[in-house]
Amino acid sequence: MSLRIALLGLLVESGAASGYGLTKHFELSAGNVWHAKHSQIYPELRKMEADGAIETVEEGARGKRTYDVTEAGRVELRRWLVEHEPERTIRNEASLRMFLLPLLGPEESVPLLRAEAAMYTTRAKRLDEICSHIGNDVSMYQARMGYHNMRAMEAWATETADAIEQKAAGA
Amino acid sequence: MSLRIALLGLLVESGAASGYGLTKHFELSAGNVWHAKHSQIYPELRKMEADGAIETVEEGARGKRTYDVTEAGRVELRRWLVEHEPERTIRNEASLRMFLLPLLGPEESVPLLRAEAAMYTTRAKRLDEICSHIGNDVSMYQARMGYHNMRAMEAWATETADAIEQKAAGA
DNA sequence: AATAGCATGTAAGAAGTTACATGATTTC
DNA sequence: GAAATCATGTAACTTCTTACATGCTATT
Repeated sequence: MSLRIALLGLLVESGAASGYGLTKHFELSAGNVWHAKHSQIYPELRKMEADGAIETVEEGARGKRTYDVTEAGRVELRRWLVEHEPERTIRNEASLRMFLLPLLGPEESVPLLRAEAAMYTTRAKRLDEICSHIGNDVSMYQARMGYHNMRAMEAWATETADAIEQKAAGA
Repeated sequence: MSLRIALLGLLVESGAASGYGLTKHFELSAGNVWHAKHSQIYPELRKMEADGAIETVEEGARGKRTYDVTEAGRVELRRWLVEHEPERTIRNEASLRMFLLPLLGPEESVPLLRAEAAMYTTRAKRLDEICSHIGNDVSMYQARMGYHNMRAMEAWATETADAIEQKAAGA
């Protein structure tokens, strides 16, 4: 369901797009909340077209298909956003790793936490940079979400590395 | 792989535990980074025992089995934490919904964003409360990660609701 | 002429969900 | 004695990943 909703949302936001374009969109902005590869996206789009949530608006060279949301698709998306109680479950391998890192000794965990903090700083800066050049409101809000999340992990990794270091120095 | 690592990590952290106990542990602390249900956990534990990452240390009433990590399991976990480059992909249905919410009109999106912000405030406070009563360092760092993440989403939802409101007032 | 990017697809297998199934123990 | 919690398991299904497969177009 989530993949279907994500695709509907991206199509509403960007207007008509191909499976390839939607795959790219996932890699960039939407990647902070959902993830999908082309091998999952192409069949899903076919299925969505089959039950009327999207339609082919153009067929180009080399089998290229441009899809757009139908009225039924818009209704489905709106209903989901307004009425559906989302699952509060998360799967994030990078965060799982951070979560478990304090199980290692200070000599190993502190440098790894600092490295992660630096990575999150870089990502936050990149997103901030992107935000300042975005014309579109919705895209800006979306990039800001990523920004807040990066800053949160950066702050946590730094705070935790500091705490582990202090503890190790005191012991 | 991630489920296996999560289970190894939780066992190292808490000491020997049953499938039931690990399922509970997922619902509480680990739920901020990974998710698994008992129907996935029980077979996974059997598989991990079969290849020597964990072992049964006690068999109790009604088929209860208590597992603990083996030395091989510890080595596997450490290697993964130190050497494995984690996938930077996220799947979070609640965030996907937030991400798409600005596609709705201000009358619909603003109240929904405010409601989410309030929910994140509640969760952040609960985690903060939990932190102040935790004796164990590792558990505290873990709860703090959840805390930072909740505050980030709270800040984003508030900021976005404000921006949408201002924009609507100006137009 | 080679490389990178555009563009789509499928098959096999792994991971995860839903639903069914069972039964003891503790708390109200 | 009813309800909640402890405790484990499996089967069918859906979702997601990995790997293979193809071929055009633009750039260097």
